[in-house]
Amino acid sequence: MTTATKYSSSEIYSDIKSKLTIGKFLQGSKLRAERLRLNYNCSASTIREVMLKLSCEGHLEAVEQKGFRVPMGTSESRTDLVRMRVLLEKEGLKLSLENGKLDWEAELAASYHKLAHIENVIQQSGRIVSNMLFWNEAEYSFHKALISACESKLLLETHYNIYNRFRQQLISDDTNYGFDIRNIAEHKAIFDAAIKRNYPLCSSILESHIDKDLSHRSKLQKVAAA
Amino acid sequence: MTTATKYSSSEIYSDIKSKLTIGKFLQGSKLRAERLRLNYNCSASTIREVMLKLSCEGHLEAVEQKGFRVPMGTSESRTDLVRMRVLLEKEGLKLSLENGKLDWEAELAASYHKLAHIENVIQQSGRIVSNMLFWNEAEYSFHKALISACESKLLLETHYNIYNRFRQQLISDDTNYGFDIRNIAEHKAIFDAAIKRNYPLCSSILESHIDKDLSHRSKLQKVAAA
DNA sequence: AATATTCAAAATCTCGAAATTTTAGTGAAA
DNA sequence: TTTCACTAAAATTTCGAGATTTTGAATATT
Repeated sequence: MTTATKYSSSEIYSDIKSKLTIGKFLQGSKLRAERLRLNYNCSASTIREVMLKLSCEGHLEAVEQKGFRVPMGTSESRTDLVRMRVLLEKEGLKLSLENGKLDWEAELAASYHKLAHIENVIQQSGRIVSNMLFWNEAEYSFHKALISACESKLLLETHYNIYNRFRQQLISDDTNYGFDIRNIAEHKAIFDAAIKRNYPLCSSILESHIDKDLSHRSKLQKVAAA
Repeated sequence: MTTATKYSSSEIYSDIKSKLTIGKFLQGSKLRAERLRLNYNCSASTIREVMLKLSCEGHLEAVEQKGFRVPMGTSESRTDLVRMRVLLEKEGLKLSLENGKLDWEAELAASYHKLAHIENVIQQSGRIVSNMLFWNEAEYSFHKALISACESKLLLETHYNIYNRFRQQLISDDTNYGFDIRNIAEHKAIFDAAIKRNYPLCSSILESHIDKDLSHRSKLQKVAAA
């Protein structure tokens, strides 16, 4: 028996967005408003409002009179997201290395510590799926911390959006949900270089770190095509 | 007597957005849904949908249960918009100079030609306000053309959003609606350098061109404060 | 005079149903 | 067998009203 729990507009938004970013909806699939309305026990307008917001942010594709779909990821769209993340994170890093004070270093250290801990747990236990949400949150926090002293609200907002779209497009069970054993060493190298304020080194590791999922993917595709 | 014309959702969206970007709504003022509903002869939901989209894009500020306002521009938010435009346009320009073929040059030449024509008309006639919409469109087309061969849909989409928010924040009657006599020479210099594929020169002029409104503004503020 | 409180008017948000459009399935014609 | 037209079902979008919350002015209190 299902209890008729009531969800608010923002709760529904967060829930669907999180399901999108961890790959619970298949790319290209349609999100039926009526189904969701019953699921969340709300009106059609509320669901519509949520879907419009998600499509405005690029998490869904809206076609007038034809509803909402999860965008079909292409090799081009993934490359695009990677390049955009690299552009924003490099710029944010450069500015943070210039402007960041002790508070910034402390925030970075804190987020690195959490991320390293979770990655260690995943490596030891092999339980990726059950730690997905924690890892997702921790990885974002770390990358955000790197750029958080850039003193640009706009850069941070744009990065938040692009980072989440990156996850949605690139992360799936094919890619082990974005978790890679090499991440552990890379995150440490990025953290160390950032603390040393070594921009050339830090940005170079950062770039190949973000790029990695892409090259991994195209390798997979070549294998599949062969 | 008023004829009860019917407007579609997307028409209303475009109309309000255009009014925002050319400064027809005062910064900090509230957009009353009921008033707009009567104006556009539609339902409350339709207006709400439009306002939600505009707030998602950063053209309006939404506070739950308290409606929608035109964001109050601050010196920080303007600096932020300028820096973001510079980042995106420099990157787009660099990529376009690398990738752009003859078609790109032709598109750039076409948009430059239109822009130069309109700016000439404005300079001759002094009629800025009546040419606002044309100039607005032409200036965007030119700046878009500069970066249009970057081969990044995401960069172009983000730039479109930031450019419009830049207009909304920086353009008002104080700043002569963004029109400056120096623009004519600057646009020509940017165009010439782009055709010569001279990135260092072109990006440097481009940066000071975008920055100009800001320094002009802070000069105005200093005068006002004195 | 300044601060609180009350209450009605106005505005926002949510709802469920009506209107419109798309989708899918059936059958007729080429 | 394929193509086209028609129709019924399903989905999306728009609507207007009702419920909830905010606002602001008038009154009361310190």
